[in-house]
Amino acid sequence: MKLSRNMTNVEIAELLRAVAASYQLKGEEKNRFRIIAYQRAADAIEHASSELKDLWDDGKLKEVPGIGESIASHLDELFRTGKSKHFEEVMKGLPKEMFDLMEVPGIGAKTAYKLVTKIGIKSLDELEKAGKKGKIAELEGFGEESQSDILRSIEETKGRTKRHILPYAAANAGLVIEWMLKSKVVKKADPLGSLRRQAATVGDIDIAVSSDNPKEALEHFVSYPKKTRTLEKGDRTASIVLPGDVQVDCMVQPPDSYGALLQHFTGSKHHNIALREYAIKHGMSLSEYGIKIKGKLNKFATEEEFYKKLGMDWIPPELREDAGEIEAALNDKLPQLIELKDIKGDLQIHSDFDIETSHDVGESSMEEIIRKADELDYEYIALTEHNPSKSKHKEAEVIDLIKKKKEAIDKLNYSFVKRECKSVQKVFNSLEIDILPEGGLAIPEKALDLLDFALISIHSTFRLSRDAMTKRVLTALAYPRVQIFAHPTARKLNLREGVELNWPEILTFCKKENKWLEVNAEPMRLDLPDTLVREAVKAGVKLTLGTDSHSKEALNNMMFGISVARRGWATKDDIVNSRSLKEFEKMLH
DNA sequence: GCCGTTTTCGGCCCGACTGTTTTCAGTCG
Repeated sequence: MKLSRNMTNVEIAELLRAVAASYQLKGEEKNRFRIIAYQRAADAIEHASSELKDLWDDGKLKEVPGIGESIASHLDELFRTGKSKHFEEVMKGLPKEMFDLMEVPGIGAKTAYKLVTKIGIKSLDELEKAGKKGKIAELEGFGEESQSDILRSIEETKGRTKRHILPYAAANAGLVIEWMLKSKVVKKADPLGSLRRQAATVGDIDIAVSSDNPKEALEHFVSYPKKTRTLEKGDRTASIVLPGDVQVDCMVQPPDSYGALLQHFTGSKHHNIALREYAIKHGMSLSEYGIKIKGKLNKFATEEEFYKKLGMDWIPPELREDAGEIEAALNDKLPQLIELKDIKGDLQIHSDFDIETSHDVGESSMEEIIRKADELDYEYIALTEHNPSKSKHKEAEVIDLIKKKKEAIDKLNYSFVKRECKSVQKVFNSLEIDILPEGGLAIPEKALDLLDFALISIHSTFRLSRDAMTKRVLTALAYPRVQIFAHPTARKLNLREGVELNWPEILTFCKKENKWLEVNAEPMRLDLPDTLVREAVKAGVKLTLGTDSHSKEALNNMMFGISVARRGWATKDDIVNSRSLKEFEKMLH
């Protein structure tokens, strides 16, 4: 691993894990908790909402939970000089190849160390070759089984698909749950883990099952017709793999302790750790079986009873990230989270109305979209096609095209909407306008007056320094008719990182100037990300939900935007388009 | 090494599964 001044969060997390592994190999008892501390810091850095380097710039390193005096000072040295005496010292003498091997599931620090030092493995390729020649099995403490496990893990690592987007995981989980409920011994089945917490991406799919006959329930589970193979099967849990390398884990408990099971495997890991630390201080010990008090196990059929026993309100799964939810639950201060039924309109939709844009156009007509919105009981929608292409048109042509669209919408509002809709009362004329690299807009300023309000977003020049990018966005946001900053980080899940922005500055500006940030519900975007939604909510900045639909069916994606908003602690009050048409229009002016 | 509703010292989550072991170590979630 090459240390440098410009290491990303992912790289730094990797570095700290390598340091933790090094401490682990030194095997000194006093290092036990130091190892955990480094691993916790690595986790926290990986999940941080800003780049660590930026936090360091602002002197905020120690605000990351898990980074204290010591790690902060080492990171400070790293960011100043590109080196770290301490980290390098700790890892000294250990073969750097071992850290590559640790990427293979099932290979931890000790196994990796043995493989490198005892048979001289230098890379994953060599490990694979050694395994195929049977060399791993000959090693003390290894055998045929562990050798073939390693080989299979390498194979899977190679073709590893990244984390699954939420709808994909939800659909797969739905099918497995349907299958489980066909068994007579299965009373209930629910999703667990990051899926139940509605995270933007899901790794493995976890399923909870309530049954008095765990053995038979698991037999039924591993006989799921679509599985490609069984990874493991014990008395209480089993794992299978589905086509596309989707791993599904199943956990079974009898109905009287199903609540504890749900709680335990919903996580997150950090939530559970914090919850157990709290429990210990109050003489209780938590596990997936229940709550032990003075050695006696109390069982819980529901999660509500489980949390009640701890003296707190039931915490919605979306909030379980150890981000203040436990304290809130203890003090009756949990937020009343936004729900899908609160939404009164969709604020980003692309129709097939042709205004000669250079970006992608929608598939459905304005009428089709309005009908769909009416089915969803919306009171209003905004049609937000991309701006006409700048390079192919003169300014006057752009204005003409936008005028044409305005006329079409006016006409729909006067006739179609009044005549055909039971709930939709208004279609807003809007656009999703590119922010040019220098902060200007891709349409002439005069054209803005034709719009009810405008969305702006970044579709090019994603790599700018944080300061330049922040200035770019603030310049564009300052136009009076510009109301919403759409998919603000421009990330694409599994494809593209978000842009770098000075968030405190953006939030301060939005709050002061009454600009809104979009929570884009398109499953590949989910942007703002949940952690930044939380920051926005804290700062009192208003948010909008939009599906970014390019077809009428995509209007159904609103539920995923709701998940993100809920994970960011957003209430009805924070979401502008939970307002009735009348109130919404008031907020526009 | 981190951190504060018992604390600035003295704690630090809990258990399943697997493989190679005859009682446990390593890894994972």
